[in-house]
Amino acid sequence: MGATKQDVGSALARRLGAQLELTPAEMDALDTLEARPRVILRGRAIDGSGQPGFYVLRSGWAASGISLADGRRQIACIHLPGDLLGMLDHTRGAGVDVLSALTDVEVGTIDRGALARLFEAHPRLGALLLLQAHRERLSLNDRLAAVGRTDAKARLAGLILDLASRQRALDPSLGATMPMPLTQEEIGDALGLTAVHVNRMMRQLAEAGLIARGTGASITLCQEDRLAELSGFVDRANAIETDWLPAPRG
Amino acid sequence: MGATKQDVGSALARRLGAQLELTPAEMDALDTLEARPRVILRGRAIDGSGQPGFYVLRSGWAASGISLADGRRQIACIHLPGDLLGMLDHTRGAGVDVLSALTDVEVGTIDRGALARLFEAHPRLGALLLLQAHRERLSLNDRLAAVGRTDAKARLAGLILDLASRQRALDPSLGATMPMPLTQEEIGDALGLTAVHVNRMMRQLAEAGLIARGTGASITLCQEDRLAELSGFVDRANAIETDWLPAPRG
DNA sequence: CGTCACCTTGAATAATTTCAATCGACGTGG
DNA sequence: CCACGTCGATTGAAATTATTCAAGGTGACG
Repeated sequence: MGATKQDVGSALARRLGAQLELTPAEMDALDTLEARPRVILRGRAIDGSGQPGFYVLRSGWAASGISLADGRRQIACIHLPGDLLGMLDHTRGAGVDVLSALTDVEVGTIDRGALARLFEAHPRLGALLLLQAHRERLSLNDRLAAVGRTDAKARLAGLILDLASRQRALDPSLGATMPMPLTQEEIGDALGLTAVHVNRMMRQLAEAGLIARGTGASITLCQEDRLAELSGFVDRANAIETDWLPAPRG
Repeated sequence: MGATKQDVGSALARRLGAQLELTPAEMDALDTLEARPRVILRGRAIDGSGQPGFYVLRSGWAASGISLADGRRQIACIHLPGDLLGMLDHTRGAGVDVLSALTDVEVGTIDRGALARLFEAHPRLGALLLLQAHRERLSLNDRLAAVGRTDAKARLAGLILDLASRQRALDPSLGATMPMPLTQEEIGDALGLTAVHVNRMMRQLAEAGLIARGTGASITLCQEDRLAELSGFVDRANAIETDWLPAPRG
């Protein structure tokens, strides 16, 4: 699960461009935003600098979340390429949000100040970043509802469907089998479960024929409809309300 | 617990102004943003129109969250005056986020388009809204960590401290006793617990002398330090990173 | 004075964690 | 090459935690 080849262009531009037709000037602005790509090995922290920073995930998977006093942690969000990272540390000082690499990852850095210039020069992109932020909030809402109100099996099924949907959005050629690089402990950290219990639920899903576990870090969704029914999963990958945005520039 | 008198000026301007010195032009822009105040009675939905809308909570408490297929719900966020509501429906279409009035509330409406003009005319306010959004994301992270990784008593203690901290930020004169208009069922919906269990935990906290339950919809925090220790609560009401923001206009 | 919403309590049940082992794969140094 | 240590997956049994089910109880309000 190393960093894959995505070395050209801006991952952020690709992400935003998938939702909205960007003007050439907007694309240029996003391209120059993303600088100094850096590779971080699996399991390492992204940005241990102590200073808040903005990053764009260019390849690989990352997790953001909180570490508790007793050493346990809660993963709030599993990030795939194109996600903007590090924003939380800008709301309350560094260290609030713990970013770690779930696979080997490549991140681009966004200079302090460059983002401010983006807001000034391209109001529409600023508003789009706001939308993007609230979209992450929405997916946190979904996660919270799953953790607070559904049992372990449903949570696991929901996570699998969520990751499947998001990976397919990035790579439409994906079929029923897809990468699943998380350890069971990491899955537990995301779902508020122990690794032991994740293991049991995974076995149950496999025994029921809903999923099949590949040998490598992969998984196959055998009966998506039943997974969806089990988890109450609703795919959010549909229309976005963009008609309130400012007019583009350039 | 009716709507209190806060009929002058913009609740949003007050909120943002508490974090940052606003220029007169910025304050004007925020003032004109907030229009058509409307009162909604306790228990009612805010915005059942089916159309996404932006609202500013001017007085009272509101909840945002998700309703599950089986009729249960998960409250994701408890909103106090000054909060911006309705943004989530702009990411994925109406109905994604369920807003309801926890007390009688007064909300102001923000016109579609007015927000776009704000981004164009005042990039700094746009960026500040982005910060605000990520701050809500942070508090969702905290909530998720509580629901996923701590037991019922700790969750309850944490919620009490959170609401205390946020109410004090709005009204510095508040002491140990403060409004607590939520029913135990609503508290359960926020914490991922049943009302029955909330009741038991509340009794335990009261019997241990950590809190005292007032007769009205109020609560007294008797031993905040022990509540904090119990819940691992970290108060996020400190410095905000604003030095990356664009320069103000006006 | 009845009704409704909310709070309270107990007992039985179910879900999840904790504790304790074991196993396989994999890389490392001897 | 092989022993060794580590990490992750796996499984069982006991202990906890929270839910469910079932009854009251209380206060506000028409």
